Amino acid sequence: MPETDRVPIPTLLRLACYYRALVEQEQRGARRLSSSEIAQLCGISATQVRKDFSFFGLGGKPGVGYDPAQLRGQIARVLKLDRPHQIVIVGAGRLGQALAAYGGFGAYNLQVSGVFDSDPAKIGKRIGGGLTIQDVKKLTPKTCPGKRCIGALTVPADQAQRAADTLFSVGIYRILNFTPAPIEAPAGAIVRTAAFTPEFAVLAFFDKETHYEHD
Amino acid sequence: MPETDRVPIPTLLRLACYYRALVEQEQRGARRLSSSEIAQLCGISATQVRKDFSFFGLGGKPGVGYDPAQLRGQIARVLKLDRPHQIVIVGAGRLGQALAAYGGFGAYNLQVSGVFDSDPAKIGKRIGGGLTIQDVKKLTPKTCPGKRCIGALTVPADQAQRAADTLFSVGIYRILNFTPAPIEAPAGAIVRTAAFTPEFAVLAFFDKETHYEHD
DNA sequence: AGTTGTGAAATGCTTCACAGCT
DNA sequence: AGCTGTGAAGCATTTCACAACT
Ligand SMILES: NC(=O)c1ccc[n+]([C@@H]2O[C@H](COP(=O)([O-])OP(=O)(O)OC[C@H]3O[C@@H](n4cnc5c(N)ncnc54)[C@H](O)[C@@H]3O)[C@@H](O)[C@H]2O)c1
Ligand SMILES: NC(=O)c1ccc[n+]([C@@H]2O[C@H](COP(=O)([O-])OP(=O)(O)OC[C@H]3O[C@@H](n4cnc5c(N)ncnc54)[C@H](O)[C@@H]3O)[C@@H](O)[C@H]2O)c1
Repeated sequence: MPETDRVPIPTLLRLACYYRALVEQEQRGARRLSSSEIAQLCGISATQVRKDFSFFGLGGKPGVGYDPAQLRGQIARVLKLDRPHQIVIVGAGRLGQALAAYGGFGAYNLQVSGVFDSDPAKIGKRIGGGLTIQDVKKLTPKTCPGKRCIGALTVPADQAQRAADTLFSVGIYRILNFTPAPIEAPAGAIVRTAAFTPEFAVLAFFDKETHYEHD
Repeated sequence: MPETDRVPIPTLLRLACYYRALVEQEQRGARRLSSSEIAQLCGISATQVRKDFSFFGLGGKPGVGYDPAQLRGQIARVLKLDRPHQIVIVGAGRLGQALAAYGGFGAYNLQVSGVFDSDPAKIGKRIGGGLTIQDVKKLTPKTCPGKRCIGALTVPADQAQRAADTLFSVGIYRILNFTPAPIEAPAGAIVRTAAFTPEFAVLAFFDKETHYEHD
């Protein structure tokens, strides 16, 4: 197994995509899949697929292909999806609630286990997904005892660092940051960004009308 | 100006980040900013900031720094945020409605102009942000006449291609795909992916407990 | 003195080409 | 024959180092 911090992030992202495609194909009863079929299902080149597998020593049979169930299991072990992870959402606003109600996490062994907010008007309310919004002050080391928690930051940008610090202080060292604010993290913690407004800006850039009449 | 398809996407994403930081600093009355201050605000290295600017010929004053207002204007022109873009949401579910209600697009000259769904029970309902859900069948070339529309795909994965095709057929050639399904696009169209479940999977990978007891 | 702007080096990632297995 | 697995090449992006400017 390669050193965990020498692994290309793009490879991990694609592995998650293969995983999903394999779950789907397995359900459809597929028994064999070639790298180019997997590639097609994820919109990626077949070489790339094989390189990714090769990186972790995931094997198929030359001349034949891959066994979907087995490969899925191998990828799950690589991505640590063979064990459950809990998602703790901080910020029960529109985005936080959409996440909490999302039904697609189960297939990845991910489960939203708690939703926290600071607004007294929201605390105690039941939301989609069946959870009840809890006071962010009740976020303590006991929230995630011996479990594998991942924080989801869906607070306003100016609260992002504070909310992140709460998560760190409680032993949650993996955070997906949906706010546009950058997060300072202690050594050993890992914060990834999932801001999508910049993605819209990229699409704005590709506007075909190169000229625009200024006032 | 460099060829529009020779531009590094990471540069565009960072440009959007600088843009946001500049808007904020401008509001706080900042008159001068150095590349290292901008870097800090976005969690990026100062060299990277200057390289990005240099790519588009955006200039500051050596020994002094950058004028926030002027720089913001320049970045806006590069990203085409000097003109308004309309966001058309297809799929008025949890995520689509969260997007529709999001108040942060205005600063980028982006505006959600329509929300479409196929569910008769949803059509006609007023949602957060003030818009009314429309029948996806009413999505025609007139939806976006001479305007600059960007599609946001927030339908279930198995409807993604169909919904995308509808957008293409109506002249919307820029799409942000929030589903896990890959999209086949006609030449000239540009589809970007904003799936965040893979991001959670990346964080799962960085689980510190390397051993896990299997049953 | 302090900060920008940029070639050149280093690193990271993807694609190619093909040897090797079944 | 067909498909996998992987070094080597190629391309993209980041970082370095420093000259140039104010
Ligand atoms: N909604 C979107 O589509 C969208 C799009 C892009 C980015 N974002 C980003 O995602 C974040 C959340 O967006 P949203 O639209 O859900 O906002 P929102 O205002 O609907 O929700 C924010 C929630 O955080 C809670 N909160 C505030 N301070 C808190 C604290 N210190 N601790 C715990 N909870 C706190 C608020 O009570 C509120 O319920 C924002 O940073 C926004 O920039 C959202
Ligand atoms: N909610 C999340 O947090 C989340 C997280 C990760 C990925 N996603 C992805 O985002 C997408 C939307 O997720 P969601 O949670 O909002 O789902 P949702 O089920 O709440 O909403 C989907 C909406 O699309 C509508 N729809 C279905 N077919 C349509 C069609 N052909 N044309 C127009 N509208 C149609 C449905 O009526 C529904 O309102 C899914 O693909 C999901 O995988 C969502």
